[in-house]
Formats: sequence, C-alpha cells, structure tokens
Amino acid sequence: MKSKIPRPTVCRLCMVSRLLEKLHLQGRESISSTELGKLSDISPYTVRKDFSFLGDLKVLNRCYDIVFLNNIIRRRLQLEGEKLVCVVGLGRIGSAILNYDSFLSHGYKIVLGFDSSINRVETIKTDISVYPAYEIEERVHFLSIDFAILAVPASAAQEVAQRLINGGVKGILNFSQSIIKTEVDGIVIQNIDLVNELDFIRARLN
Amino acid sequence: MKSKIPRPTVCRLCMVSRLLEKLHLQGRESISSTELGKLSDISPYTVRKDFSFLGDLKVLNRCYDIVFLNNIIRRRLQLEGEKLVCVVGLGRIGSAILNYDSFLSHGYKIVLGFDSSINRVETIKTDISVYPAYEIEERVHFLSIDFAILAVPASAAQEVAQRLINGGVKGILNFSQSIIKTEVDGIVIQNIDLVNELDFIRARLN
DNA sequence: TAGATTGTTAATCGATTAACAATC
DNA sequence: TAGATTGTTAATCGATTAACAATC
Repeated sequence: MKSKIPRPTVCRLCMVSRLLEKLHLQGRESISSTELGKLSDISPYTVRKDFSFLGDLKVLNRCYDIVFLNNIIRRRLQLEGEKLVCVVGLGRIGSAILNYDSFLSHGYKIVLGFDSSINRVETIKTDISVYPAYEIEERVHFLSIDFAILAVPASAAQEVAQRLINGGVKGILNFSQSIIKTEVDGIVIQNIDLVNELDFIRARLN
Repeated sequence: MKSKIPRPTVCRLCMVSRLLEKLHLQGRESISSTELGKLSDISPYTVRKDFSFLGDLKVLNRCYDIVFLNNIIRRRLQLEGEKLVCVVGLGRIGSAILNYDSFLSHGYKIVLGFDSSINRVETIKTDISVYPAYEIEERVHFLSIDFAILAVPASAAQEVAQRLINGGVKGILNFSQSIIKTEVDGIVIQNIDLVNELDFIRARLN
C-alpha cells in the first residue's frame, strides 16, 4: 500500500505537472530539481521530497525525464482519463467557463450547463447542452457527471451544491460568493471567491 | 511595532472577514470562536490564535462583536478604502470579470480594460473604458491603478505582467494559464489556473 | 454564583530545510 | 575520474492543537 501524500505535496505536484506539460511542449526533455524549483517557486529540497512519494524516477542526463516524470505524477494522483463536468449558473462568469476551451485538452469535458432562468437557458448561445436548474439531479445522474463548476448567486449556492451531490457529483469548484460545505465524505469542494482573492493580495502587500 | 502576521493567518482572517460581513447582513451581532470555526472550517483554537494578532477585541454577550471584530481585521490588514483595478485580456473570462458587479461594493473599482485586439476594444459592450494593450503602461500609471486582473493567453502573460508592474501596479490576480513571476519586491501575484483547480480537486478525491 | 468563552502559554504535530552518501 | 544531481535521513522550523487561568 502506497503512503498517503500530504495535501501541500498534492497541490505542488499538480502545479508541477502543469509546468512539465508546458516544458514538454517547448521541446525540453529533462530538468533538474533546482531548475524546476526556480520555475515554480518551490525549494529544490521540497521538490525532491515531494518526488519521493512517487517511487523510482527515470533519470535522463542526470536530471528528471520530463515525460516520464509527468506520467508518474498523473498516474499517482489519478489524473488520467477524461472526466465529465457541468456548469451551474450561466451568468457572465458561468457562461465564460462553459465555453472555456482549455478544459477539453486537459481531461475535462464540459457536457452540461444549467440555469434557474428558463429564458436564459433558451437564449444562451453555446454548443453545450443547457437545461433549467430543476433538472440538475436527474441529468447529472443520468450522464454520470463527475464535477461541477458553480457560478450562482451566493443565496443559491448551498442548495444547488446539495442537489449536485445528490446527483452524484464528487467535486465542486465554487465561484459563488459563499463558502459551501458538505457533511458527506468523499466530496471535495474548492471555493474561489474573487473579492477574497483581491483582499488576500492586498493584505499580503503589508 | 505590531508583530508580523503569518501568511496562513492572513489568509484565514480575509476569509473570516468576508464571513463576518455576511453574518452582519443577516442581522447577527455576536459570535463565538466555536461557531465561527464551524462556519469556516477552522478549529476554534486556530480562530482564537489568529485573533490574538489583532489586539484587544470587544466582547458582546460573552462572544465577539461582529461589526467591531470585522473593523479591527480590516484595519489591521489594511483592507480599508477603495482600490483601482484594471482587467487585461477581454476574452470571455476577462470581459466577465470586467463587468463583475460585486467588486465595487467591496472596495475594488474596475476602471480600465485592455485587449491586444483593436477590433475587440472597439466592439466590446461595457460601461468601463477599454483601450488597446500597448497603452497599458501609460494609462495604468496616469490613473495610479493599484491592481490588475489578467486573463490573457499564456504566451502573453509574463510580458503583460511586466508592463503592468512598470506602470505601477502592486498586485496581479492571474487567470492566464501560465505562472507569472517577478523579481521585484513589493509586488504580490496570485495565480489561478482553472485546469489546475480541477486537477487539485480530483487528486484530493483519492 | 455557575457556566461559558476568551486570550495565551505550552505541547504536539507536520512540513520544510539541510546535509550527505549513493549514483550517474 | 570529477562534477553534478538524486534520494533519503536527520535537524529545524513554524503552525496547529490542547490546556487552563482569567474574565464576563
């Protein structure tokens, strides 16, 4: 049985994986822990310590083999294969995300959109199938949707999240201005609050 | 001289401040560290420890006075007063953010938008002033813009960031798919990569 | 007063950094 | 070989948790 990876390490490995992908596209074949650290603002010690959770790593030119390393990271974090995603709340932010191109090439296929306004559902211009919000549970369940991205008003967030979870969603990326929570185990929720992000930047300037 | 607040504490205090605001709007007047902890997924020990950086706190009904506490947090983190913000990259995500309503009532006034496409600048429908990207340095400097939100293609991100910093911007919230960095002290950059956020949710499910 | 909560100090826990032998 | 880098163990550092006296 492989040891559990600490959360900060999981976070960094995700970032590093994204970075390795870009380096690969640039034609790079290998990289050292020191250079990887510089590019991602992680100390080389931490880079190597994080990699120690991955088992044996192939070495190329005395450095890490970029393709091999990225494959190992993605296998270990179970980031392989395509996941299905829906977007709830098709206001400005929601519809921008609904049409966000980069998800598809990175393992996330957006297949459904929902909005509480029938009028919005009928008039929105998009290639994705959109439905009224009262159909969330049924449709999410029917298509076995894995993740949801939430961009609804704060007042609706918690209730919508519950219905998504009822429908079988396992992870929620929440852009609504209200922290959502769940008692249920095995559900991961990530809250992103734009005002809060600016506040945090501002506070760190001190 | 007040002691420096650790970064995790700054992050939590920002979140707590947002929460206190909502509780205030709901008419609540006081709250205990235990309840606050439950609402924000922070242990009551940590809540109280965090508050110990704030100096003496007024107590109401044996609990924290919500309005007073929030004021103290915002004063201590220097979150008072309005800051000026620009948005660079007016694609779907960028223009959604350009018109995001909630910033204004929370101390952030979006006053400028930029895009590298003159055509986009001329055709976009918005009440905010928008200009071609080559005017960034001049206009950001002229209006003393404090923060920028970046939603440009990955390939342009680093260069645009540099020009924003040259123009005098102190903080950047970066939604482009490329980590941006700066050697300059006194600049805070927060990178948010949507694919990375979904990857992180997915990896935590294991 | 009795019960509850704060504010702070001490103990624990976990993550990062440093060091270095092994490897290429 | 000599130089550089990995992989891992030990040392350090910092954050969270626990405990409890002081306060209301």
